[in-house]
Amino acid sequence: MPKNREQDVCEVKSVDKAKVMAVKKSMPSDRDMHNLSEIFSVLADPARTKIIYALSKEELCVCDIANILGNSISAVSHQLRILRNMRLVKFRKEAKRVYYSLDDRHINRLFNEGLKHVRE
Amino acid sequence: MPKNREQDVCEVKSVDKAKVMAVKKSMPSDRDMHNLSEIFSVLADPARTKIIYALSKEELCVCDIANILGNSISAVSHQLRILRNMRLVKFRKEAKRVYYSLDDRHINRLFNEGLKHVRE
DNA sequence: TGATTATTTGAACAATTGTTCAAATATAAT
DNA sequence: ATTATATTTGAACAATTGTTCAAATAATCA
Repeated sequence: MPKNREQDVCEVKSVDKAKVMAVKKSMPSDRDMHNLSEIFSVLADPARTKIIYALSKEELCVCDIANILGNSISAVSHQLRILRNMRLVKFRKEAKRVYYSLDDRHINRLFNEGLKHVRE
Repeated sequence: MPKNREQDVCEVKSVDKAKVMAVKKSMPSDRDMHNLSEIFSVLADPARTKIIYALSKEELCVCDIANILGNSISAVSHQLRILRNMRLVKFRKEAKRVYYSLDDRHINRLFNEGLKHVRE
């Protein structure tokens, strides 16, 4: 997203080297951190959190999801593509319709943990 | 972020009204959903997840946080402002330095739940 | 076959994001 | 007072996001 001209990034002097070393050492890998924020990104949009909530309750076709959210079908379909790419949802076709459902064990726990946070 | 010209949004016909009604009824409020995705947004950036992880281990000054992340001090300070505004971190001044620490019980559980997800 | 319905897709666009750079504060040391 | 150090702040900017619109598929029906 930014420019990252890789300049004066970290000629930054450490104040407490021991602490810094310890934290650096225990820090999860960049790869893990990247994946972690990626999964949180999915939940960082109200339309997507609503879709995930809805699908945690019922298997639904695109049309009914759009109806529940109050969004256009196209917008919902775009969001579903993101969820599909992240393998959070699966789908099956029935006649003209496509039915989506959750395809991830953990995502619901994440959702509920977040809701707890919101509600204090 | 978008335009939302509020057009043909939901002349969308419902296929299974019973399901749609049931899900709509149990759906958390728009306010809750907004707050929920807002808290997930905070974790949707690797720099911020790293800061949160670091502060879960140690109280740290801005300089040392920058050192741990390998980011500029300015970038870190901007991110800390976001975390401050969300009341996820608190700080105290000591001489010229400002020490930050976590100020939220739940955020760590959210982080760990997410990490579990990432690591399958 | 052609018409209808459900969904997907891609381009366009405004809004938002996260970083950099430079300048402003704040605090301590000389 | 002046200097040095630590942090914050605001403007600028490129990248990304999420929606709309129009057109493309897919599947069923007359």
